[in-house]
Amino acid sequence: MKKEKKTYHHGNLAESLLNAVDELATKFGLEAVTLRACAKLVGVSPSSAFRHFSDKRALMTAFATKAIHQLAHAMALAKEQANSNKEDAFSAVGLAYIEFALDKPAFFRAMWREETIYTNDENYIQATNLLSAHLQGGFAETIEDTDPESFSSQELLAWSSVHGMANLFVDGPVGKGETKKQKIIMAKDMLKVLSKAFLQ
Amino acid sequence: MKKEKKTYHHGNLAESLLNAVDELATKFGLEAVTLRACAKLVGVSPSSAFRHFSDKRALMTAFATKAIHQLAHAMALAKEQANSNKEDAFSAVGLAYIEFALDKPAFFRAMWREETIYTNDENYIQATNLLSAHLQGGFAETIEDTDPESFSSQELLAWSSVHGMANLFVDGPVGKGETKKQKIIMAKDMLKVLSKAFLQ
DNA sequence: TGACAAATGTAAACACTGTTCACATAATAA
DNA sequence: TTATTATGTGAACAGTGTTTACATTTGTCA
Repeated sequence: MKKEKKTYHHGNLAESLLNAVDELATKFGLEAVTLRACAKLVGVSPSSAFRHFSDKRALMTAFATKAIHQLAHAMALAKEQANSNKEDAFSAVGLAYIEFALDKPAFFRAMWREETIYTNDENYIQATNLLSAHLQGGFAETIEDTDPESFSSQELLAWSSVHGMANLFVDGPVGKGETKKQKIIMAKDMLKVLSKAFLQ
Repeated sequence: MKKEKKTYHHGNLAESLLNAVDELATKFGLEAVTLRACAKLVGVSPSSAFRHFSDKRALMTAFATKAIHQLAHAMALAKEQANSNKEDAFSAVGLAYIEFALDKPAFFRAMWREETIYTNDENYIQATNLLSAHLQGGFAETIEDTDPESFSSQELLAWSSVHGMANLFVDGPVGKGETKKQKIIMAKDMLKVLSKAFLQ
């Protein structure tokens, strides 16, 4: 889709660098993502990255922001699908959250690294706000939401449990030997129990 | 100035290095923990570390293992205290989990870094097993535990929610502007809702 | 005791890393 | 056109983990 003539100016280096982060992270893990490796992958000198990102941290922040948007999108899709199938939207959204972590562990890790990204970056904060809005959107049918601005105890429990299981799968000792299918079943079972807390 | 009795051999360098990791992590964050800085803090050459740890990763694994034991200890203490006060052991253990993350965020982060530690290290695995045993111990009075080996859906929900909230506090957007006291209240409220799911 | 092997610490190198800076080149505005 | 701005480069710098040959201490056994 894009022309690949090697000009002195790359054209859209910022986005290409983000794609390089994507590729390296999925292939070799977050820890293997290095500024120089990204530059090499794009076919550009290492120092050129600094024309578009003030820092490596800024680059990782942009990547994290992108990842959050992807997750939010996956959740929105899951909710839509559940609604049209007249299924439980809450469980569908929660499951999408966990499934994203299973499918793209490096992306999921990148999103939540206070020490590696600028968590007070404007775009990043905006993305997390969008994400929590999607979460509340998924909960809306199940949980009575009085205040759309802050999280209720129920909503906090829902987010925590889903976020927690995702983390336990990705970076914890839970479900270590098991297949993805089995982990999905574990998630579904947990969500089922969770629903009980909301029904009364 | 007087001569410090610097012996050529340090004595217990391995443990001293772990203490250095501790100090640097709490003072400047996990990302600031560097092998050379640890060596300098102990007053020893960088290469000496490799006589006791094969890797930086091995050092961080030992640190993570130590941190997990600390967390397990805090949970055991909380349970004991709750029992002698005839209070809810489950909530106490869960709260201890979250409070540990709030008090020692760098330690909590270090425990769950698949890419930075050797998660199949024997001692590390043993520590996580101990931790999950303590979790189940805390749940025992509240949750009907049929199989002590594997986790039931209820137990998984309990661990996930507590682990999730801890992570959302430490590395996520939740409770960002709030004090520790407020966060503890949020945790207690969540645990209260959670109990409902178990009382049926 | 003395000799010698095993542990443990060191200095110097190595290939990496992020980052800066003076400079080169291209795109745009005048 | 020319001047200005944006973007990419190459060479350097300090800092990183790690290895290597060597130095020092400790422990063992004659």
